[in-house]
Parts: sequence; structure tokens; C-alpha cells
Amino acid sequence: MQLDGRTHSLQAAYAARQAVFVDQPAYVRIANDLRARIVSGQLAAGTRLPSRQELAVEYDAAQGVISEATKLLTREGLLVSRPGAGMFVRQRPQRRSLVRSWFRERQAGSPFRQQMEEQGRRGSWEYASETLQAPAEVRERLGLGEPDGDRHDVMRTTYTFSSDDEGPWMLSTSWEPLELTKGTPIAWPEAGEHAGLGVTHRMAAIGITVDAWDEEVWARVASPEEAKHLGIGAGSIVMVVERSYFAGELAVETCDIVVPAETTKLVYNGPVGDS
Amino acid sequence: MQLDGRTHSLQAAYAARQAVFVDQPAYVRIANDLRARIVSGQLAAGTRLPSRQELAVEYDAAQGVISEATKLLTREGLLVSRPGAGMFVRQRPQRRSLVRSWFRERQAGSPFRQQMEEQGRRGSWEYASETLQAPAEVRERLGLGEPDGDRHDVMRTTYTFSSDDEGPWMLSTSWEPLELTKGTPIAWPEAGEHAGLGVTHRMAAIGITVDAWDEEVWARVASPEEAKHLGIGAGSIVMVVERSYFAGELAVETCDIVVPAETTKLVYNGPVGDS
DNA sequence: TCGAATTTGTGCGTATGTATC
DNA sequence: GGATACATACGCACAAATTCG
Repeated sequence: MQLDGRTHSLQAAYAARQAVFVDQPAYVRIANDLRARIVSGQLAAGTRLPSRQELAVEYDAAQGVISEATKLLTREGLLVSRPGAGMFVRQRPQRRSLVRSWFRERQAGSPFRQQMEEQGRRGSWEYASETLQAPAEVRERLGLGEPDGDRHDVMRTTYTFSSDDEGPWMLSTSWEPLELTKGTPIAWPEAGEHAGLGVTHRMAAIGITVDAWDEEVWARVASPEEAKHLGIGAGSIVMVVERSYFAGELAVETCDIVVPAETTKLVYNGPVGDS
Repeated sequence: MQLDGRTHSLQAAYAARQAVFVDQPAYVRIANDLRARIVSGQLAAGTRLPSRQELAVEYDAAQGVISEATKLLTREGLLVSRPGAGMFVRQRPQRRSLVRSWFRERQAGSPFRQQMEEQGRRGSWEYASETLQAPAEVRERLGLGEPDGDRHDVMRTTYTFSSDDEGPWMLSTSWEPLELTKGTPIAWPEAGEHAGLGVTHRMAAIGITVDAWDEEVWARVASPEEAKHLGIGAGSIVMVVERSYFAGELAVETCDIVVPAETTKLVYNGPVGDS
């Protein structure tokens, strides 16, 4: 194995070590066993697992090892634990579909109809808006130039979306250039006649035609704040969507959307061979 | 707070300290502190962290707590640890863009041009094909009916994509209904004249016009196998793309794509107000 | 109503195996 | 080969939440 640059040597060595570990640590084996019992239905959704102590006896392992194993399954979304009560097999993580694009309707039995209906049933949402000077990353996404002293140049609005039956399920932070909206009726996204109508409608009200969108999707571990807001465990996975709206070449809004990966999937579709 | 006779004074003092810090566990606080030092650049990429022992002294905590904190940061992709060597600040996870859709080109400086070029430089890829009977989930995605005895009804092809400089970076499993391709020159995706030309081209060769695609995106913890194949750590995050191609209402192929979330982002874009 | 038992989350100290230097 | 470092494991302990009589 060649070790040239520092970065490469680190990652290569790490990968190599992984491959060498033929037999797995105890907490992984135990997690595998429990996972098999869960997905096979032997441990049905809602049932309570034996306590840490009992599992430690059953698997002949220390309680810390059991704890490590169940933490793994919790991050995978298979378990939910409540201090004082116990650990429970989670309901099949039925994922909420977040339809991001569609160009035509598909067969009636397909998810699309249901999803649109589901998205149609509105939940509640909270927001907070303020003006400030955009940070570097947002400047780039919006195509803003260098900052002018301390002058505020964007409107930032943070949202928390909640469904009626369950809790919060989506966070988002939207950025709009004040250069476009300052002094217009839509400067504050959630005030006035066009409140809550979406970027496309609002921009249309001041003569800007939004005609394109970009989305960049990735996933990462939730920050402690995000985990708290979304009601998910620390170390859980979230998906991040960086969305931008354009009018021609002009970026008119950019937005970070954060959803729990356990319970959400993003749905895109489109034509083949478009232009 | 009751302290029985066996409790050591050291533990008593610690317990008292615990009561004060009910807000966040010690390992989270330590992780936050280290994270701040990393993202601020105070701990630059490539530098080695103090050893666990040293950190335990520095933060006045047990080694297990330090271990817990650094495990968090490792899952976040900020640290890489090598047994025997130490823990190192990782290079900024520069993400490879996987462009999934675009309907027009955007400004020259934007990521799109670069991304297309980057995707253009081909790496290598391995594959394996076989026929079998589709499992239930695939049957649903392809719109297949009930299985006919043990009869094979799909062609499954698994791929491992590798870039030339780095290792494997994408896994995928493709399923095609034998009903469409059996006996045709394209039955085996990677054999014959149309090998490796993509579903759209291959289907066109037998008179099927692919006109639409769906993608469903989510994220989860990598399976041990996937982690090994992709050269990422156990417990790392992967994104999963379920892609299907359609000819009218007919699903002609469906495919699971798995990429490491640390190093990949998915890029979509489209028009506003399409029909 | 209230106290006792149980359970999880977290923490301590220590020890061993294996990888690296 | 010896020293160092991380990953894992053991056993124990305590706080907070929950459950139940």
C-alpha cells in the first residue's frame, strides 16, 4: 500500500483495517441478531425489548455492550427507547414522501397521487424573519458580490413545519436578496397579502418570473439543535436539500431544507431526453 | 443525594458536578468544543489530536467519555482515527456531485459545467449479471404480477463503480423484467453490441422508447458489506436512490444506487411551472 | 398520594487485543 | 522489539424518568 500524501494514507489505511476485521465486535453481532429478530417480525412493532440487564444475561455480555448495540439500532430507526420505561420496537419507519418534482402523472396506484394528497393536508408551521448580512456560502449561492460594510443584504426566514398528528418534521432556512425585494410588498415573506404563497407567486407579484430551480441533496448527522427540534435522537441522520430558485440567470432565493432521513424520502421525476 | 459508605470521595465530587451540568452530557459538550476548534480552523485538516489519555486529562473526563465524543465527530466526518497512530482532523469532505437531472445549462461559473466534466472522466466498473425471481419489493416497483412457481423473471446486474484515482464510490443493483428482454440482443446488459450503453439506448434497440424516470432518495446507515465495498467506516451514512425508468406506464427497469453521503451530493434541477 | 422498584443514559476506572511508530 | 494509541469490553455506580402497588 502506497503512502504518499497525508490524506490518502489516512483513508487508505482506515479502509484496509476495516477489511482485515473479519470477525465483528460483540456489540455488532448482538445488534445483528436483534435486527434480524426485528425485521423478521419475531419482535413485532411496539413490543418492548428485554431490559438491558436481561439482555446482558441473555447474550452473556456487559451492559455497556448491550447499550452500544441498541444505540446502533436506534440510529437505524428500528428502536425507540424511553428512559425509565424501556426500549421498544419502532413502527415500520413508514416514510413520508416529499415530492420535489414531477412532470406528469403516473399510474393511479403509484405513490404520486397519495403523496400529493398527503402534502395537501396542511399542518402548522412557525417562522421567524430578519434581515442580516449574508454569510459567504449564501453569497455564493445567490451570486451576491462583496459585502458592503455591515449593510444587511438578505432576508432570512427560518421555518419549522409540523404535521397535525405528529411533531415537527421539517426545518428550513430561506434567504432572499434584499436588492430584489426591499421596499416591495413581499419583502417580508410571511406578512401582507402574499404571505405564505411560495417564492414563485411572491416574486411574480413584483414582476419577477421564476423559471428554474436547482436542488443539491446530501445527508449527514443531525446537529444537536436539529435533533432537538425534530424530535429525533442525537446522532440521527438528516437529509439536507439546498434549493435555489432562478429567474433566468438570477438567483432569487436559496433555501436549506432539513428532514429526518428515518421518516422521509425525496421524490423526483422527469422526462427522458429533455432539452 | 445519598452517599453510602462505599462511595469514594472522588465519585461523590463527580456526582455533584453532574447535577450542575444536566443540560448536556459531557461527551456532547466535549464534542461541541472539539468541533468548534476544527471548523474554526484552529485545528487544521491533517493535524493530529491529542491522544485519548491527554484529552481525558485536558477535559477532566474518563477515556470512555472522550471516546464517545470523538466517535460522534467521526460519524460527522470531521475526524479519522487510526489505531496505534492517533486521531486526525479530516480534510474538508469535498463532495462529488452526481448530476441526476438538468433541463438547461446554467451560468458558466456554476457547478454544472464542472460536474458534467467530472462525470465525463470515466473510471472503471465491475459488474455481475444473473437471472432470478424478483423479490416482492422489486415486483412492485416493476409492476410484475404474482410469481410463476420458481420461474426466473428478472435480470439482476450489480455494479461497482470506481474512479481512477480513488477507490469505489458507487454501488448499484439493476433489475430488468425478462418479459421484455428475454431472447433479445440486450438481455444481458453488459454483453453484446449494446453493452454498457445505458437503459435508454438498450431499450431503444428493441423498439422500446423510455420516456420518463422516477427517483426516490433517502439515507441510512451503511450495511457492513456496503461499508467494506465503499471503503468507508462502519456506521457511515449512505444515500440510496431508487430509480425507475418507464416507457409510458410500463416500468422497464428499476435500480438501487448507493453512494457514501460523506463524499457525494445529488444534483437535480428543472423548470418551474412545467406540466 | 407517595414511595419503592425498574430502566435507560451517562459516567468512572480498568484491562486486553491489535495496529502503528 | 518496545512504547504508544485506538477499539472494545468488563463491572460498577448514579441521576432522571417511568411504572406500579
